[in-house]
Amino acid sequence: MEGATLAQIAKDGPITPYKIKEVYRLSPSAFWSGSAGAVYPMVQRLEKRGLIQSQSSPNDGRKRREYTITSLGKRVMLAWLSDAERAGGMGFDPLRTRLFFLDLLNKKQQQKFLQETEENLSATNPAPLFTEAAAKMHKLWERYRLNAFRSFIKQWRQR
Amino acid sequence: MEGATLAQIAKDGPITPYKIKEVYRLSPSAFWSGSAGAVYPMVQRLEKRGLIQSQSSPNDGRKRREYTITSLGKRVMLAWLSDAERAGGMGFDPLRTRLFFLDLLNKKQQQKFLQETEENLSATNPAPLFTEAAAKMHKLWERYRLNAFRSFIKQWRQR
DNA sequence: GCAGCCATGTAAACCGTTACATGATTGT
DNA sequence: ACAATCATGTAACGGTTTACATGGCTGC
Repeated sequence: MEGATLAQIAKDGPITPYKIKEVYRLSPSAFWSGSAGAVYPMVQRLEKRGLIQSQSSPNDGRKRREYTITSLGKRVMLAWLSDAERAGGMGFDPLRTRLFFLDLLNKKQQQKFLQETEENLSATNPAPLFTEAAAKMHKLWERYRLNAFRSFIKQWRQR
Repeated sequence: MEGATLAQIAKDGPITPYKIKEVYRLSPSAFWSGSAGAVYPMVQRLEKRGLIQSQSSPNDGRKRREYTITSLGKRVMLAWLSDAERAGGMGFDPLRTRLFFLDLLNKKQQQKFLQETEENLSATNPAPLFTEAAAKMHKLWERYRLNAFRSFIKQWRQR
C-alpha cells in the first residue's frame, strides 16, 4: 500500500490524504479498504521517513493538508514500481482459493455457488470508480478472470 | 486464511499444524506467507472457538498434534466456501497495481520492467507445489494473467 | 558427531480494522 | 435548519511479521 500510495502521489501531484483514502475506498478490489485508520497513519509514516512532504493547502480556513513526493520518495517509489519479481507473483484471489475446495460442497451447493459466481464475475457493475483508466483496467481483469473460471469449470467437470 | 484452513483440514483429514503451515509456505501466492507466528496462533484460535479438535498423534515420542474439523467447523467452512459474493470480488494483484502507474517509468525502465515481467509470468517454473491439483490451478491462473498482461500492453502502446 | 530439517511454539513490533469523535461545508 | 458529505484524526483490539527458542529426528 505504501508503494502504491507513493506512486499515486507522484502521479496526481499535490493531493490530500482524504483523496488518497477515497481512491482506495472506491477501488474495485476489496483488498484496499480505504479506511481512515489505515490511510492517515500511513501517510504520517511516509512523511516521517521523508518520502513525502505536506503543505497546508492555501485559501482555506478548513484544515486540509496536501502531500507531494520528495526525491527520496521518488527513488523508493521507482524501486517498488519496477520490481518485476513481485509484480509477477501470484497475489491473492478469493475465487481461486475457493475453487480449490469445490469438492467439499455437495451437488446442490456447487450448482448454486457456480451460478452465483458466474453472475458476479460477469456483472457489468459500473461501480463508481475514480478514473476511466481504472474502470478499463478493471474490466480487462474481470474478463480474464471469467475466462479462467470457465476454463477451470470445464476441466473440473471431467474430473 | 481461517476459512481456507478449515477447508484444508476438512479435505486432508487429521493433519498437523506444521503441515498446514508448509502448504501455505509452498503456495505459489506470496500472500500466504506460511510463517509459524501466523499459523500456530490461528489453529489455537480455531480450536478455542470449537471449529477444530486436536488429538495428540499416536506412536510418537515426538510432540505432534493432529487436527480434525468439528461439525460446527464444517458449517462455518461451508458458509465461507459458498460465499459467492466474496469469491467474485477482485482480490489483489501486484501486477495490476503496478501496470496502473506504468507511465511513471521512463522508456528504458518500462522496457526492462515489461520484459522481466513477461518472463516471470511465462516462467514454467515448476515450483515445488504440494499437489498436482495446485500446480494445475497455478498454471491456469498464470496463463490468464499473461493474457491479461499482453492485452493491457497492446492497448497501452496505443495510448 | 554434526548439519540440517522436522516440529512446535512465543514475544515485540507493526499494521489494519472497527468504531468513535470533531468540526466545516454544501445542497435543499 | 438540517442532512449529507468533506476532512482529519484517534483508541482499542486483533492478526501478521520477524526473530528467537527449544528439542527430536535423519543422513552422512
